[in-house]
Amino acid sequence: MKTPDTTVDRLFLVARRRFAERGYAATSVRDITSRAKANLGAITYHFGSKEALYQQVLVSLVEPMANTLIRECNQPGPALDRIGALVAQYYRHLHQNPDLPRFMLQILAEHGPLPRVLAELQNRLRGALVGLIERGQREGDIRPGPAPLLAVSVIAQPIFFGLARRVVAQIGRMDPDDPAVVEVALRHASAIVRQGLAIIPQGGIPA
Amino acid sequence: MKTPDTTVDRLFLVARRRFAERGYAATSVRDITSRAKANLGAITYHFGSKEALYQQVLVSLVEPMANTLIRECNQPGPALDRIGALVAQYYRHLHQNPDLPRFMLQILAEHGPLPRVLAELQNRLRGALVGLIERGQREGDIRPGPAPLLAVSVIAQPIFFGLARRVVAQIGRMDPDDPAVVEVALRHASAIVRQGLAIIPQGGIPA
DNA sequence: ACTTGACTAATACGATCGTATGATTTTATA
DNA sequence: TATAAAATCATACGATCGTATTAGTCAAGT
Repeated sequence: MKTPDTTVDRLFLVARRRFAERGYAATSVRDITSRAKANLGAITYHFGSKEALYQQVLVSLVEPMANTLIRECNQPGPALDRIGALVAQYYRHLHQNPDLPRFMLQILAEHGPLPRVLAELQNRLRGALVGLIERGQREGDIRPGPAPLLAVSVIAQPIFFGLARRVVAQIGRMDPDDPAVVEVALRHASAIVRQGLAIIPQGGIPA
Repeated sequence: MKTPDTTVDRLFLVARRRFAERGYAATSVRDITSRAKANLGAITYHFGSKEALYQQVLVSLVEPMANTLIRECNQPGPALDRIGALVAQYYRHLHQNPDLPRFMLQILAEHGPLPRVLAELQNRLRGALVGLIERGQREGDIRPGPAPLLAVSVIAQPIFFGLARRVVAQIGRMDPDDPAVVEVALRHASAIVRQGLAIIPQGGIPA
């Protein structure tokens, strides 16, 4: 195995953390290089520019996530089960990559068009999810309604829980890193989504 | 009625839009003052500093929203109905204040403690919502589970739809400002939350 | 041993940042 | 209309920004 602590590695890791914590504009090259114990010019040298480093960090976070989820969407099985698994998977992924939720929020909060790479990933992911939901609707698993809207509802849950770690920690004297706590929250999110999307047998729930 | 176009008003409005679009750090005093057709020193003169202007914008957006929702939480009636109404109200509020969702995302994405004012509002709102959910659980309206987690699930929906306007516009050749479209999305979000939180009569939905 | 290429280091540069300053203009009050 | 207060203005200042420049270090390749 290569030495895992080259200057490039340190820059990349520190940049990911700082961009996540403070955003692109509020994170200076000097902040990153000094924390990474590298020279001021190191980012320009190794990555070309601050902007290029940011893009690289961004893609390195978003791409594997999107690919994982798209793969999950395309597996066989009842649509509702797949969506439950998808939410759980998404949740786990966000939890294993604590910087990712903040990046996703930053992306969502952005004004103007997404960077090309991200837009393409987003389209593929949305297409896969919408396709899955529509299949569920055809097969009678999932309640009727505009599939894109349902897709937004699905995605909203794990993103928010990945984010709400601070909130969860505040609330319930629970450690948001405790795997047991993670599992509880995960099961909860998955169950809420499943139930929200399902077709309820009787008309027990008025509109 | 006072003239609605003083320098202070223009600064405030432009600042709100630009902070929402680009964030605090990426929005310069010069950007705001020039767009507001005011002098460079106008922000310092009228608000004290850029930071003070930002805080003022933030509070002016978040406070009325929180108060509206807290009032909604404390009204009588079946808890599930109240939550459905709450989501609808929240959605409408976000839609009437298009800058608000981005601010909320920026707040959520922030690292470190919230500003005092916001933390207090958040606590009050969460308390009201959790209380409402717990009441619903006692009264048999709402499924069991940790109320704070359910509260996060509830809040996630309207925030995401307020945000996903861009996504919705991309997807379905719908105009996200068309009141009819708004109403459809709103009803959808409200219904999803209601169904997700409800107690399902039979065990039709496996965990 | 010498050269070459990859990397690190120190510093400088121009641009832009938020704010301060003092003059000038506008507005309001007497 | 005279005068005080409020607001606007042009400009300057020091700090910090991202990047360029140039020199120095070090390990392979020959």
